[in-house]
Amino acid sequence: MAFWLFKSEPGEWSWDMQVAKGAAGEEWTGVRNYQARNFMRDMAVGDRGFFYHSQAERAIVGIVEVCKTAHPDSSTDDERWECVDIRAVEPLAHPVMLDMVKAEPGLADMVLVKNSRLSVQPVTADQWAAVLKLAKG
DNA sequence: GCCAACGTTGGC
DNA sequence: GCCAACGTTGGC
Repeated sequence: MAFWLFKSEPGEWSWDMQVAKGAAGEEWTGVRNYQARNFMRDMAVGDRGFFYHSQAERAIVGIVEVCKTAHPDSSTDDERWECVDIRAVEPLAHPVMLDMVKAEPGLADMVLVKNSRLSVQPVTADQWAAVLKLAKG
């Protein structure tokens, strides 16, 4: 099983909206970046991901699960763009702020830190565990 | 609100 | 195929 991170502006698509979709999940539409799309093509059902709120909030707030592999993005007719479906699994006990991630030496290589503009990114197993540790508060 | 980083586009 | 111009994202 692989780990990922999905970034969203809470004003566009928030964790609460994701939770409201329940176990059926929802398409992660709107990605218009080849790197991000390619990562979604690599995803398998059951892969886990962090749900990150960008902009004003800048925090990892929850855990999601891939529930459908990559398929055409229904928000566009442009067949270049694909997306997976994800469903909310559980919120983090304590949101992990970007500041905390940056302050953690073991997380210095996280894509979130190194390439802040990439909206769908891989997370290593070590990084996954380190973030969960921070989330315990 | 500003600006750095980065991706994309299009002229050559 | 290169690269300048431009648009977008997201942290600050």
